Amino acid sequence: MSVPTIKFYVREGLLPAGELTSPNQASYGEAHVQRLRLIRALLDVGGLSVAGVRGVVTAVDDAEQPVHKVLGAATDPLVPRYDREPGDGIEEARKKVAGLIAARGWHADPSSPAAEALAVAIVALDDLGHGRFVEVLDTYADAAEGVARADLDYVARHVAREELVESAVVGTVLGDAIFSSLRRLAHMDASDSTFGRTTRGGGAE
Amino acid sequence: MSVPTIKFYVREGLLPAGELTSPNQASYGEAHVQRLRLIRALLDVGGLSVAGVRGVVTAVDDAEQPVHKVLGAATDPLVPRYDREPGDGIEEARKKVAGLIAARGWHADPSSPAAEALAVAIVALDDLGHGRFVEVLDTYADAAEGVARADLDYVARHVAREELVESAVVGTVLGDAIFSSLRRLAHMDASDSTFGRTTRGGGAE
DNA sequence: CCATCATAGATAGTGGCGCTATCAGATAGC
DNA sequence: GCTATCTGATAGCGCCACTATCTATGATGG
Repeated sequence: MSVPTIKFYVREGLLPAGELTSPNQASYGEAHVQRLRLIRALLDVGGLSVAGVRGVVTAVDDAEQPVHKVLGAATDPLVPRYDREPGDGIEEARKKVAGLIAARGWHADPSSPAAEALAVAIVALDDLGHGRFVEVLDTYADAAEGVARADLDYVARHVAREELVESAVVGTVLGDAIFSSLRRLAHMDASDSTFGRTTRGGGAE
Repeated sequence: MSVPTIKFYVREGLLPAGELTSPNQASYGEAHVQRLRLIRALLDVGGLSVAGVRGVVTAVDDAEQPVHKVLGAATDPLVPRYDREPGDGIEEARKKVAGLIAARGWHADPSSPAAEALAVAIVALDDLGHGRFVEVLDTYADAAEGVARADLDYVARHVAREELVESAVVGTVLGDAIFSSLRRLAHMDASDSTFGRTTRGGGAE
């Protein structure tokens, strides 16, 4: 982690400046190192842009607001934004999403970035000739509920209040990466038994 | 979708050139349009790079190989690549991953990109002070198994053999996006009930 | 005490990537 | 014919995540 890069992060508002002990000497503490790790995780593993990370850390630092609100502010930038022209089926997909949320009894905003991202994915699926895929949405939702429950459980057991927002961010981003990897591994297993069986102990390379 | 962009994709090897009916006239068919939709989905929703998409479509087009192998070749580029210096705990994480695969009885390659990505995520978690998070890995794996089963099921029911590879790619990428969105929605619900129903009567912790 | 060196801060530049603008040449359609 | 439009090829643009360079200041050490 080079010095100019760190200064770049400071300039970009991702990292607080070190405390100046003299005009050309600044001291950095453990908090700075921790913040750096968070930045790297969001950039590398989470795939966020610098602007996205700025949004996240701004919310994290601003943690005097009601928790519920800050959690949203911190995690909203984590989901990618799509610009959709209206009229290509997105309206319909949005309705489907709203219906799913209602059917599940979730207290979740149907106009949140996450819901919108889901609608966009459904449209893309439809465009690609996989409209029937929505049939398995319920299975996905079941799995998502299970995972979300485990996440909250972990937070309740291991996370102190003042770390809550940061943990939520980390868990959201890294949890996605983890689940995605596990799903891929499970696919390899399923695909192995369905299509490939046993060409020398591999999986689907 | 502008003409120069399409030509760019042709140059980059993402899209086959149209059939020349005369030196300055080429005809494009439904297959081209379909391929274009695939490219857009991979770039926009999947967040792949152009190079990544090239890897995918090369494998898709090359679908004369054994299915099992092509599936791997097509879906491997979907998982992001990380460069890790050895010695920062990645070895240990790799062992954990291998152990998990074994414990689950998965036929999956512990040196596959997906397994490596999982190891990297575990290291990142550890660096960020959430080493205990591995405790919930099993819950994640359960959910991943359920989703993977549903995926294979969908494929068996709705996907013809010649579309198999493309469907696998689409399903892998869009499935990730979908699950991620659903997980976020489920988080919102859980967080709402845990940290305060802000929308009606400000709870506040 | 003075030469050297490191650091802070600021400004400008670099390389990669996903397009996009421009150009000549060829031909379709009127 | 004449123009509009298409082709492929080349070069350029805009964004983004850094990185190199510069000056001023003070730490370091023989």
